[in-house]
Amino acid sequence: MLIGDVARRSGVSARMLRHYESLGLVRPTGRTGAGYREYSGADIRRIFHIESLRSLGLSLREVKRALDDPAFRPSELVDDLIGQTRRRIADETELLTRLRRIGAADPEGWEDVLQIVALLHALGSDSADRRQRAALSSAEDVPVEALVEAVLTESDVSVAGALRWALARAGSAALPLLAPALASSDPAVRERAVKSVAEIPGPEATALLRDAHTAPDPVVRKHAALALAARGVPDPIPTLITMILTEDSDADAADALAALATTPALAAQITTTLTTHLASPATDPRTRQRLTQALGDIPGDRSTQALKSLTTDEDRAVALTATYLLTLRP
Amino acid sequence: MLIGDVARRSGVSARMLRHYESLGLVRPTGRTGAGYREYSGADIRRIFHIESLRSLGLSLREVKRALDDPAFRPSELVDDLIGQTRRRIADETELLTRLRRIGAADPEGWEDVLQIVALLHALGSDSADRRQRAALSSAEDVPVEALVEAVLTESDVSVAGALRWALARAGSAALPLLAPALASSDPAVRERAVKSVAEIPGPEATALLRDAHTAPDPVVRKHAALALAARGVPDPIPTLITMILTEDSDADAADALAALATTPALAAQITTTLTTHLASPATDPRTRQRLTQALGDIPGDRSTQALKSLTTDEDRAVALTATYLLTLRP
DNA sequence: GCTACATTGACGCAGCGTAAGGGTAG
DNA sequence: TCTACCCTTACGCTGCGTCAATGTAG
Repeated sequence: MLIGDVARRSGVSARMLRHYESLGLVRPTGRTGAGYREYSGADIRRIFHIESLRSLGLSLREVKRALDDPAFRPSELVDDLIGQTRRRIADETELLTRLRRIGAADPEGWEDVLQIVALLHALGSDSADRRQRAALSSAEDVPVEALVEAVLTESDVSVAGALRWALARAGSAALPLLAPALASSDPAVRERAVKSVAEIPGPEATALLRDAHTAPDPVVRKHAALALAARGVPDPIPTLITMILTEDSDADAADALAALATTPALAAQITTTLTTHLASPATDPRTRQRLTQALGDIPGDRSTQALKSLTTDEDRAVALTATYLLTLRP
Repeated sequence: MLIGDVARRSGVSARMLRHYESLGLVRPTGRTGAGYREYSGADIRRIFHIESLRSLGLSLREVKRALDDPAFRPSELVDDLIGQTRRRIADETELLTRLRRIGAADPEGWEDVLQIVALLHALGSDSADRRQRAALSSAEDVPVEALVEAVLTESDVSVAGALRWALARAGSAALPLLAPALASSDPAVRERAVKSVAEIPGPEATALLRDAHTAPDPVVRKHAALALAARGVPDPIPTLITMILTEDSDADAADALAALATTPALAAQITTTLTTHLASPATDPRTRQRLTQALGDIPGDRSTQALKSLTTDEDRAVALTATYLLTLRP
């Protein structure tokens, strides 16, 4: 069979058949008197073999090595190819998400594209400094998806703060992306998620925080409680008091309770709970100290009365603290 | 800034910076007395822009076009890039599954690999003929995953038959792969799946058919019922009778009932049900004909008696059929 | 004069397409 | 003679690395 026939049959161009020959991959069995290449059945089969291996991603050089060495073990090479292919897919997938984010930002001109690319790049940078600057300048140019991804993986506290600030400015659009992260299997991600939600203003964020406040993770509950209290939602009062009892961010919890206590009814409720715990014999001295401190932040006659009776407390430290706190009262 | 500094700062090699210049992409603002390239801040920014666009997958030529044309609309190009990337991912993913299948077959040498590749290729061919031959010769060389995929997408009836045959020879290994296809969103896939399971021997296949027999898709139930009956499982008797009532593959259903009725107890049960439907005034004449035909296939005195009483049926056609069927009885 | 840079020019890599300039079979 | 093949040789594409031969700044 002449080269043209072979090309048509095999789908390999005549050019490539000659190229294969120059590489020593297929040598046609014979030549006609005029010097035309003549391919035998075995040659054709060889060509199909080459094409098969090429279709698996082997280079011509690798094909040659593989076919020439009869003792070649294919399995490890196949494993290798699988690994390479996986890596390429991962790379391409990452490129795709970048492209989609750029597309989602609907850039006006190349300026926009370049800026977004630069910011996305900087957000993924190894340098905390660079990430920080990117976060601070990312406000409206970077799609929220990218910000969310960044904020959920950022371990540097100040960069994370900047990212949360940027995210907060983007508004409630980030909430649907943050919601699933609240239930992430990684506790650090859960915490980053709830801290991000906490900084986003608006009723949607508040609603999501209410959900978070019922989460199984105590860290998530804690942050949700603090944020809800800051928004004037009274639900997390028990959580906040527990935080004081367990000495877990008790100062923040006391502040949050104080913020809620600007509403007189809530102040009364909080005071009652605190005094109940103070009166309980199960409460240890240091905890009673913290409860007294918290009581000091609660306005109203009720808490003033409570402090007054604490001035004669058996525990000298508690009594002194109560006395001092009363001097700060109007 | 000289070229070496720029290279270190930007991560672009000096070689490439010169190459960019030769392509007209970046022209350093000036030259020193000795002819050294001097890059300005604007040049550096330009280089970063180039790298940004390149990171999105643009070729140098495309980068040049994009940056040179100030009226360039990026959005469609981004869409284009997204499309290209998706296609590459799809191609790579397909390659990956092929490689994994080859790896799963754990080939001894290149011969094995080549054969599997050839068969996989032929199974994906456009020519039904080629697919047919591949299916027939695929018996043990092709991994079941590939056969399952092929059988679930094959629309040519004879190729599909060959593939089911090949799959049946592979045994129950295909069942875990066929099971999810029974609940596919594509009704054609569901039917192909149940027909494939039907041809696989063994108790595992039977168990899966029992599941299929409770599926919401009536087509799936039908095929499962026929296959179960052929395996001597009596559960699908009601389904089979419904098939006769609704004229849905009623001949096959009658055959299946006849197969079950070799067990006397089942024969009695089937006869009772059939005669009940025959006696019902809600049953239309053509359906009574089919029921009578089905009754003829059921052995035993009970059905003989039923046929005898049908010989005096008000419906002449039914009476004649019953009379004729009785002549075939021993 | 040594060192660390810079310059231009060119080759090579992989995997082909394409074309030039010629011969050959029917 | 025309057409449809075949032959070899060679250039071009992309995105670089690398080497050579030479100059220069300190």
